[in-house]
Amino acid sequence: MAEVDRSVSQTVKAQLALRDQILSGSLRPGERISELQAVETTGASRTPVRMALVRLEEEGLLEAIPSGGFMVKAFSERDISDSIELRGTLEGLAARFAAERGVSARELEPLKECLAAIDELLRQVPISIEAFSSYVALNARFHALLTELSRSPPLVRQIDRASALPFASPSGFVMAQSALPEAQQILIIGQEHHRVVIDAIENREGARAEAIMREHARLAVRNLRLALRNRTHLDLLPALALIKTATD
Amino acid sequence: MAEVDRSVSQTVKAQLALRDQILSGSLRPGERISELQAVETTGASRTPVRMALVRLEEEGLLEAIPSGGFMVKAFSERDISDSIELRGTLEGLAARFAAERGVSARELEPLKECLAAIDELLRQVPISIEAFSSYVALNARFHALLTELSRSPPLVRQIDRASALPFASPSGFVMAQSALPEAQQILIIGQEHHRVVIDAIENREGARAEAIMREHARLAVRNLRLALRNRTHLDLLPALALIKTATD
DNA sequence: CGAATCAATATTGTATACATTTTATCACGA
DNA sequence: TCGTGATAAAATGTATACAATATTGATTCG
Repeated sequence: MAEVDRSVSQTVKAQLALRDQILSGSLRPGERISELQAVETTGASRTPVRMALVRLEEEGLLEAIPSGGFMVKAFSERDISDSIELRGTLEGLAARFAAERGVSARELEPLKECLAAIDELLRQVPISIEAFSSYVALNARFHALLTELSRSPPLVRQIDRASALPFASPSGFVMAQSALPEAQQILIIGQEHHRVVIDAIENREGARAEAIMREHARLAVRNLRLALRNRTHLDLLPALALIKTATD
Repeated sequence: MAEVDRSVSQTVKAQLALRDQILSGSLRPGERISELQAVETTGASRTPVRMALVRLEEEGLLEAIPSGGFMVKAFSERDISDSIELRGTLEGLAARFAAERGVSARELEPLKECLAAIDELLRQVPISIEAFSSYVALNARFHALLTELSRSPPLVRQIDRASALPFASPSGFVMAQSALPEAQQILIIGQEHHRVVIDAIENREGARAEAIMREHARLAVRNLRLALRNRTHLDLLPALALIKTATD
């Protein structure tokens, strides 16, 4: 038998490999995933592969076929924009909880560091691909930290689950790569939202904190729509394969 | 080998059996679930049991132990009230989508039937246990139908996931069984909310539809708090075992 | 020529054996 | 007495064999 990597479990290995295949477009939406094939491509045996498939189904990337097995789920453009709005709604709740329940200055520090780091990146005009890549990571970190401030494990969990689709979606990447004039402007507006939400939480203004996160999500939706109207570089983005060609 | 029920898959059978054990309190929060033991109690073999465990973990009832295996998750009172508010927030979004996207009279019909049926039940003063049981079913149906009106599969999916905890929680049952004077009053207020949300959707008032569903959730939270202050009949409600005794 | 049926094949569902890791127990020594 | 270490038991992680089901293709009949 082939060498096995003992550092991570076979189940996790299979899950990561399969998710990669889905997000990279090796497996097309609607396509049935054969366990045997998955066993060959992931190197794990059938049991961990099956566990990975169940997890990916729960994650929302796969869909169970009634007669047995799984297929790659297909998403419409609206499915993705709804998911973004959904996530924004939950993040709004998290921001409100944070504001209402109170947050110490010490807890806000990492958020502010993120903010400053993003400011630094956005000073570049136009922003480079490398800088944009850093931006994506920092932005994700900011949102994760903000979510944690809610001190609500169930909410954190839900937001994590709700993030699968928005993150698999290509909105930000497309914007950057298509080098639209709007791209940088949208990032700057988003950063302003970040600044406001921190201010609202500091001043314990729950309603304002919530409202700005929902606005933030609506910005992301507009971002996605704009990106999809300018599909120049879309084939560079395999994640987009998730989007059904014939959308509603 | 023992007889096997071929009408449902072993995986589903195991999942249902285990969920029953958790919700009925046979398995206490924090307790490790032994696969071998689960195999004995469910009648399925280890493979389907493991799949069921993974599903229940994703469902939020179990927690993975780092060193391996799963344990029953414990929830604080605040975890549950947060989950109720979270669900209300998502239902608010669903109601807003429904209002904004438009709903035909034909689609609203089953909702109105639910409404009328609940009205009929609430005419009893005080409400009987049997009637209350019907109420619970009708109420769940109303919420499910309302969710569907959003025409957003990702949102419907998220709401389903967010419902696990609120439904496992004992709020309504405790209220009814403890026969508090407030119990019936709360049901009546809730019914009023149902009426308002339908009206708002019919008139395409998204903001109002959303607001009322969030208020509806806050009512449920007050209901839960009230119930937990009057723990007279709590031991009748095994689902409550989910709540940690030492809450924050 | 098309549709239906049956057989062959492939794939999933289930069970179990094996390997590895974790955990409990006990003995020994400080 | 308490802590530490080794050993044994138990539990999980993994792999694979077997059973049942679904799918495909070919053949035959209308």
